[in-house]
Amino acid sequence: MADRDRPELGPRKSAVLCAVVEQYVRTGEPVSSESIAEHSGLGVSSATIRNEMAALEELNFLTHPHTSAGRIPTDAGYRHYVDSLPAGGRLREAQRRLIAGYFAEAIVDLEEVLTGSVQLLSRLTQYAGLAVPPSADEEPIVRVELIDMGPTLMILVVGQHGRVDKQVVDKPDGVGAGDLREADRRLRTLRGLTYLDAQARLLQLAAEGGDGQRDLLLFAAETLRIATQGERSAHMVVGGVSNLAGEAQQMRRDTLRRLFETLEREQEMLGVLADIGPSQGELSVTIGAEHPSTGEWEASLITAPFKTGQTTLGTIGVVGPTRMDYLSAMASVRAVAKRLSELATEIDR
Amino acid sequence: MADRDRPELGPRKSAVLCAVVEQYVRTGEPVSSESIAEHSGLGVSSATIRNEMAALEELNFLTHPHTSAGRIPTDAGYRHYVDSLPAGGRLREAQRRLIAGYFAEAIVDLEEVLTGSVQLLSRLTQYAGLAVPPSADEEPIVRVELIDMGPTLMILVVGQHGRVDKQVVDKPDGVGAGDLREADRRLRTLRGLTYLDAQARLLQLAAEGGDGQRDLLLFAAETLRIATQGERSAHMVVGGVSNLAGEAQQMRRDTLRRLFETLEREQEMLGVLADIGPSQGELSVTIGAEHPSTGEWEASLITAPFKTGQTTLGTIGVVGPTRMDYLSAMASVRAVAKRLSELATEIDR
DNA sequence: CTTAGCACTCCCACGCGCAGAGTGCTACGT
DNA sequence: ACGTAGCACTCTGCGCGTGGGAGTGCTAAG
Repeated sequence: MADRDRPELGPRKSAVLCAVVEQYVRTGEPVSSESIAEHSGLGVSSATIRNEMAALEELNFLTHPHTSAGRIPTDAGYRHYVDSLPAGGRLREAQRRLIAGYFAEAIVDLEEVLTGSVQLLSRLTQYAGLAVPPSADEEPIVRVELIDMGPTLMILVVGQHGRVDKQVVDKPDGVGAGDLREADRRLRTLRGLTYLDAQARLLQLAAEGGDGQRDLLLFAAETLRIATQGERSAHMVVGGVSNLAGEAQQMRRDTLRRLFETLEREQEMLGVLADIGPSQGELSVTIGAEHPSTGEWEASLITAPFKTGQTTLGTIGVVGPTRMDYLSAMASVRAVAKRLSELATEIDR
Repeated sequence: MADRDRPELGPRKSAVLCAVVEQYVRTGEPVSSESIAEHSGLGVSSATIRNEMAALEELNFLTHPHTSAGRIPTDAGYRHYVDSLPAGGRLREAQRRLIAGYFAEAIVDLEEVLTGSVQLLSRLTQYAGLAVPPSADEEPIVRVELIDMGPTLMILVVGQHGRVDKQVVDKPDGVGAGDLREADRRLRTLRGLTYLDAQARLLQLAAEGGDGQRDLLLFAAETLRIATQGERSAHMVVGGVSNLAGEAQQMRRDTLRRLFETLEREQEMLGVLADIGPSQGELSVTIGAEHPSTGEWEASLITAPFKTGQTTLGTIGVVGPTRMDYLSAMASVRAVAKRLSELATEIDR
């Protein structure tokens, strides 16, 4: 990892940096050498802290707004802080109970669980929660249904994990009830195939099939294609954005607007998450300018995958200002992702 | 209507008021008597305008922030302005083309149309768009499907207008494949009934049915109940909220937060829309303190129903700051609602 | 009823000085 | 070599007063 490349800070520098981050996150005000000297148990004077701070500034972990103000962390400062955090952050009892309470209810529909989890996360952290639902690619199909709605036709695909994709199309000319029944029969043979496999199979069937059949099967293939890639592949879940709008979060107005804009452009947001997702293991933290988008929002992203066993299903996490309570937010995301994984494994059986 | 109760303003007062509103909306700055005298074609001096303004202030249509500042409209001022607007606001050619372009694509899925329309509205107006999809109550059911997903069971309901409701439940003990087939057969008899009627019918069937049947039918009834009322009855569609976050809209930070909060609490938002919806006819405009919620946000709401023939399907509209370009926003909402109604009528055949 | 004129009020931008906070540096002690 | 006390320095933020300017309200004349 990148943090191993850097010259390792001495333990005291590190302690000072962490103290600055923590205090700044708590108060939102630049922090002075004196307050660190007092409140943070290193038995040294403010002058020493000042020296350390100057060094940390030289190393690009801190800045000042102006000469005679306290220090605030840079993105790199936050990064060091995050990397030096103990792996298992504590949750407060109230939070623990919130999570336990939420997952105690029997929930079976993945989509529903995700919206709930996102809300849970946004409540826990006071930032915005977000989730990327599983891709349909590898989900086995339980049923494909062709529904005659008069002038139009609905194609309905039900996946093993509870996803339902639908598409409404104009009924092709010259398609009779017989064609529908026949197509329906063939579509039933897709059961058990994954969305991807089913797509390939459909194209093959369509090539073989008669005229009336071909269009219908192609429509179904199209439905699967839309479900697996592009536009409506899977709706991202976002919640608690109002948390970010508040005064306290002190996000700048136009960065806030840009963040919201991106959140509304699902594809773009998915792209960002894809960029930062495949990091090492459990938890991925992206701070400010570490990614162009988060840099533009002056925000940070904490995400974690949720999985059944070894296979990753999706991603869940939070967005907040770079001045974020990383410790607690990371603990929350980690905890929710863990419970979510357990739940998913259980549903999957 | 309320505006008929008030002493009718003279035509010149009205003109002055409207000029003030228009200029304030455009510039965002308090407007002076002089600028009105100059730019608004009434051939009178600023002194006269001042007198009129004083009178308008007395009547509560205007205020000033302080003694020597220009005037800004009160909510009542905006109200008068809106009420005196010509019924058919003009759209700019570019807007007209945007709308035409959007509706030119053949779209058949109502849900999809609504998200598209909401985005369209938010682009047209630069405010946030929102839509309430049709209630399922009166929608005829096309199909009810019981899908065996192993340990769980999915109940799927498809409505005539393309809505799909699903619920996943744990499979009750002792339900065999035979029970499922039998229940499935009975559920097919619901075809053509509305969601509401089907619910009643199901309860009746459940009462008659055998043990294995009862649970399944009750689950289906529950799915219908959830679809028609309460929590997930129908997901409100919201789009373009980032438009409101921008500097230009000059919405206060904490009112913005409150607005977002309400938008996130779907039920509450639906309540607000229900309160203001049933106004007279085409377009409903709610300005600031005219409704407690809009008052709290210092925002205005412009909504219009969309319908097939006589029956109202749902509502579509925009939210923006009270300092809103009502003329153009109203024209946009009206136009989109109209096209939407045409489209819905056409889909409905 | 309109309007020119004018006094008045209030905001706002500016300059000023000052207290306070916080730093950087230097010199001293261990 | 490292920590620390002390001190000068710098910069912000605030209060204050001041002047310009914008815009009003009023009055008196047409």
